[in-house]
Amino acid sequence: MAPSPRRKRSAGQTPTRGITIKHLAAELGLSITTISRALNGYSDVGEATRQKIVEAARRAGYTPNRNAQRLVTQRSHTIAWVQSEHDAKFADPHFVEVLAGVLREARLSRYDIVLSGEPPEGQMAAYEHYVRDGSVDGFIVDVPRPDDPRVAFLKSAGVPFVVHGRDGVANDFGWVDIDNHGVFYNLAKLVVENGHRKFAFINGDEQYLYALIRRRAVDAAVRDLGLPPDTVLYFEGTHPMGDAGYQLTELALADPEVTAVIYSSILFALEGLSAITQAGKKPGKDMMIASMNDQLQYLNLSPLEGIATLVNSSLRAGGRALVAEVIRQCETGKTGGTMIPAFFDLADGISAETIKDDVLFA
Amino acid sequence: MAPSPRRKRSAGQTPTRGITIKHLAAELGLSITTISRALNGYSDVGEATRQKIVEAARRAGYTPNRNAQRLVTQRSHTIAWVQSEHDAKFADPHFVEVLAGVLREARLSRYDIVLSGEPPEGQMAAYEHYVRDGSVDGFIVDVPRPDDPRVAFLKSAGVPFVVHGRDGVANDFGWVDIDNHGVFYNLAKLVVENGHRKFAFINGDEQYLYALIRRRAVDAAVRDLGLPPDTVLYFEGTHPMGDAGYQLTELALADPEVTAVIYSSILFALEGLSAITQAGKKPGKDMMIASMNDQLQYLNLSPLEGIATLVNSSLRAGGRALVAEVIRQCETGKTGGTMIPAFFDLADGISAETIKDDVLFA
DNA sequence: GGGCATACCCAAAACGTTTTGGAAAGAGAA
DNA sequence: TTCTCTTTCCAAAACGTTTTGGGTATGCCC
Repeated sequence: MAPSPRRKRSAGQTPTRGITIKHLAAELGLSITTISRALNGYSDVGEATRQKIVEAARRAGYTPNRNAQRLVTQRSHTIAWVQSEHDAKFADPHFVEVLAGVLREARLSRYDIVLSGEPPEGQMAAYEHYVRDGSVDGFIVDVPRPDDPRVAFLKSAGVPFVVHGRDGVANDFGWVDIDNHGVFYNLAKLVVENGHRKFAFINGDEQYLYALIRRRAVDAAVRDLGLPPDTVLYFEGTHPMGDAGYQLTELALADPEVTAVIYSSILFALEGLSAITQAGKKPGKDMMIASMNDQLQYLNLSPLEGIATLVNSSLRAGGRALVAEVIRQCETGKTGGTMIPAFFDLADGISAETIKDDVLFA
Repeated sequence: MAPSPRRKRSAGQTPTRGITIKHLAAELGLSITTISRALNGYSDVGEATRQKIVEAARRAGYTPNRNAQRLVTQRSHTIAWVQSEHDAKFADPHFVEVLAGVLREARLSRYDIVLSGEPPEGQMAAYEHYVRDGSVDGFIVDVPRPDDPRVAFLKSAGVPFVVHGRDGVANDFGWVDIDNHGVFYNLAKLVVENGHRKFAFINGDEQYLYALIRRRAVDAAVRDLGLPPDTVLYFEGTHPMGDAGYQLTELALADPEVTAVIYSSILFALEGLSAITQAGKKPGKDMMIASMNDQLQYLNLSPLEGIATLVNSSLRAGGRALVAEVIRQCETGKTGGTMIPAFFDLADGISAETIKDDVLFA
């Protein structure tokens, strides 16, 4: 153990102490109780005094010390979002899109977001620490895996949290999600109903729940339609950036019987488009294309226009719903789920008679 | 004013009070002073008792209440990064790259980052609020404009902050930057020295300082080399995503005398490459290409390999340096600047005799 | 034995709020 | 007058730490 001084190494700079509620009270000849209650909108302070107080506070530029408030109210008005510190994570436009929504909603609700990146082995410790040191009111958990330990821990800790994506079975916690099963079940059905007997499904990383659910949905559709399991060729793209979309499409096209591709991400689809063209096929004619579209900003979708069937859903709206839900838990104690809608946008020449509207648009 | 209740609407959930230093003191029959000092590594507590205390704390899962610490120490160990809430901002891979570095360094230094997005009109208010309510120790300010009001405010407030990018003149505050002037001055010189008499410069948004400096640098180089001002055609791409790189390159190629293009961002360069090819020119042969390369993750640079001169610099390292600097200010009171190195990587056939090594690699 | 370090420990103050449990004054009602 | 409500205010406690300014042994030296 390092030889520790009796007096700790002094910090280099004296924190500038601002104006406190005490100063205000002294200036106005009132008690700090009255100042506090006036500023917090209680009814037991006369209208005239309230005016005076509010005015004086404004003039003095008084802002209640947040740390004192946090200590006494046991509320931080802060929510934590612990990321896995992996290159892939931050470079992923899907993440950034959620982030934009999260920050937007947090600002509107006057909550702070503390964002942190932790390597896999440090993640659980980070959660535990945040829970115990009282610095945050709740958590956002994204892209959960099956039996995610973060969910288990937060549940047992009894602290507010919301998960972006549901667990398959019981969801006795807050969640925000799209109908992954419904969307991909119907996408597969759509492909088959439009005459395709062999198609590829380029999925995301199946160690994550959303991808697993999508795969099961496609499986189920094929089964329900009475087709053999080898109707669909599965591919797994671990990261939407890079050239996975191109490479996997090339692989899929190696099977001459394949006449359609379903993409789990619009980024895959955009790359796949070049692969299809490169292979000498006409996208949308020789090869049906269908893809999830998370409405990522600044993406040029015109190459897919009319020739790909897209399922549009706003990841940004998901981000907003995430913080709305966790705040709701903090303030009302009730936990709930939010379903983000998804809208089918059929390509030219694609028919969808047997798919009901309420499925297409939810 | 809303009719306020005598008693405020009760929050729905009772905060779970954890184990405190008092419990520990009671359990061990020691004073809270001793517990505190033992855990904080002071020398005036006996080794035997320290062992007991540390062990008991571990067993009980005790973590000091962060809010109490913040109140009493007047330090939050938190730094704020206020973003302009603009779609373009979050979708920009450059931002994400810096973010990755920021979060990494924050984790290693055990600081929290609170990230927030504010619309232009709310920005200054956000800074003021954070300064006054004591919830953060310092600030990160990125992509400053000339005479940035955020810098002026933070300077006058006397609070630690670091700017990503320097002001042209006096830099009496913490900063992290690359040698924008040096890099682009030498890039222009390189182009001219390799025989080009007319070239295009596709810059970033010149309302920002970094782009302004780059423009001035190219200007200065051309002037110093005794060439007429119309030697260089200036273009401004306001956002690196989308197709600005393509469009602007097309515009540049409209002038048949142009034989080289300098890009302010690798994203422009990648797009410009297609435009050049599309125009029937051979990139690297008929058209010299030079570009800043911020080493964005998951970008396929192979199309540029050998045919483009790149200036490599790590934005991620910049992010790390940002939080390192602001923490240094918080803890030592000293402010300083950090220069992030940039390395020239010459394309095949490009010579750089007159450009000295110490310029190329700093 | 007295004086003096040194090693170990602690009570109390402080940080800046919110909340609790009233008190004082005035207005009506009896 | 006296009693009971309102209205308006306040003193003090509490939140959970860190820090200040000591105190009490113990050992050593003379």
